[in-house]
Amino acid sequence: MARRIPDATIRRLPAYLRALEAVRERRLTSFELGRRTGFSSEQVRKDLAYFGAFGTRGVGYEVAALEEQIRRILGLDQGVRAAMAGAGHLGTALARYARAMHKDVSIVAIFDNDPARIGEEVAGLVVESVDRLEERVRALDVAIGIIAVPAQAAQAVADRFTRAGVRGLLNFAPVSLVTDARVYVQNIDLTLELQALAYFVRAAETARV
Amino acid sequence: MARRIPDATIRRLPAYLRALEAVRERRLTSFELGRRTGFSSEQVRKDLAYFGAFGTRGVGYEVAALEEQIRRILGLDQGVRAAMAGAGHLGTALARYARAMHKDVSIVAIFDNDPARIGEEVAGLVVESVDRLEERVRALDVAIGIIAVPAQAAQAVADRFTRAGVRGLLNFAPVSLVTDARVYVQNIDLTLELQALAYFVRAAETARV
DNA sequence: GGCTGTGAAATGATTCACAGCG
DNA sequence: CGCTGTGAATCATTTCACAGCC
Repeated sequence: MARRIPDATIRRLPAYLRALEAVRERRLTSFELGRRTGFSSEQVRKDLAYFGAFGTRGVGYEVAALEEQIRRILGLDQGVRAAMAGAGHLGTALARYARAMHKDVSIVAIFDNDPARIGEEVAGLVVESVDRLEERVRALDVAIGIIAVPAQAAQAVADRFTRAGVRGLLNFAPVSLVTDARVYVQNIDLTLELQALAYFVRAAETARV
Repeated sequence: MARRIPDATIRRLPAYLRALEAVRERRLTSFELGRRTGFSSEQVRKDLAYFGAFGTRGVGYEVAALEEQIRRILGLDQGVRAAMAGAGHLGTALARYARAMHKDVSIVAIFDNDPARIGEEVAGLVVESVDRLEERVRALDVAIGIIAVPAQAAQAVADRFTRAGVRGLLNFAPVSLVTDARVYVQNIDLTLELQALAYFVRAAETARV
């Protein structure tokens, strides 16, 4: 243990966390956690062992302690703040959903450039003008920017977020953003996923024959 | 070449495709394609070499030929058909967006269970009752189901899609679906992404100090 | 000369297999 | 006995380095 935690492990931790939240029992085994998340039990054990999580041999893991541990590793116990750019269908859906789901990462502001939308309420937040993005992001100490604006506006919004000092961007716009290396960018792109899926679907079909 | 194409390569192909569509020149180098997609030039060359794409040494790749080649590999030249479950904000945003972006994968139907939405038009499609999902999916020969319904409804919708014979599912609901092994499932989960991002953002911060 | 194609090396992630402990 | 923790083995992916061709 005490080694550097692999990225692949980090990406699985949120899934473990969600599965744990749904568990009613006080303890569970790596096998059970694997079943609920779709990973193998060895994978689960190895992941948890990275941060010295101590299960009990012959018994399993304490659900509550494990949850807290994962929250701490991910930094969710610190209260991470995010802001949404775009109050159209996508931004609205994402904002509502994120606010309903959990308070670990909280959306604290939402911006749009359409005067008709500014001032409206979305998911308990008042839509603000994108012109005030930098100012508000700084004031609210936002760490993560979520981009849910049309493709042609995405780069400009990314620049604003970057200038305002966010450390990470979650980009739903179908463009590859150019950013400062210090900003961690995660892209989520429906089109690219659909196209890759098209391949795997066909590959499965031909392999089966 | 002629080896099995790695999954990691397949996942990069759609990004190459999009970058190529934006290129005005007749040819481009692996270096340039890498710059536009964020991958290294060796990576690009290795990926393209898997399917025997022949660039010209000293010159580069023919844009049009490469595009066609990638489309064929991904199976996009066959016309892949998808259906959307959920006509709320998320389903509406995704449907509009996918229909606007490209005809390689086409969304041919959209379903909802809310009587108020059934019959309305979204992205040029009439919203149909989810009760008719199986029937319509079969009739339209849909290969991929997209799930944009609330978490509690997602599994039931996945079951319907599976029964109707889709080969792949793109799931935006925050649950891990249980499915037949023959159905390829790709999850896109805002919450999990945000939580992983929270870690990387903090990790970058502490590493920098 | 410049850029592709590709073996070989390095790195990273997963799976195996089993020792160790409650 | 059952289940965790972990080295060792395997497998996958990326990076290096350079020969080969236009």
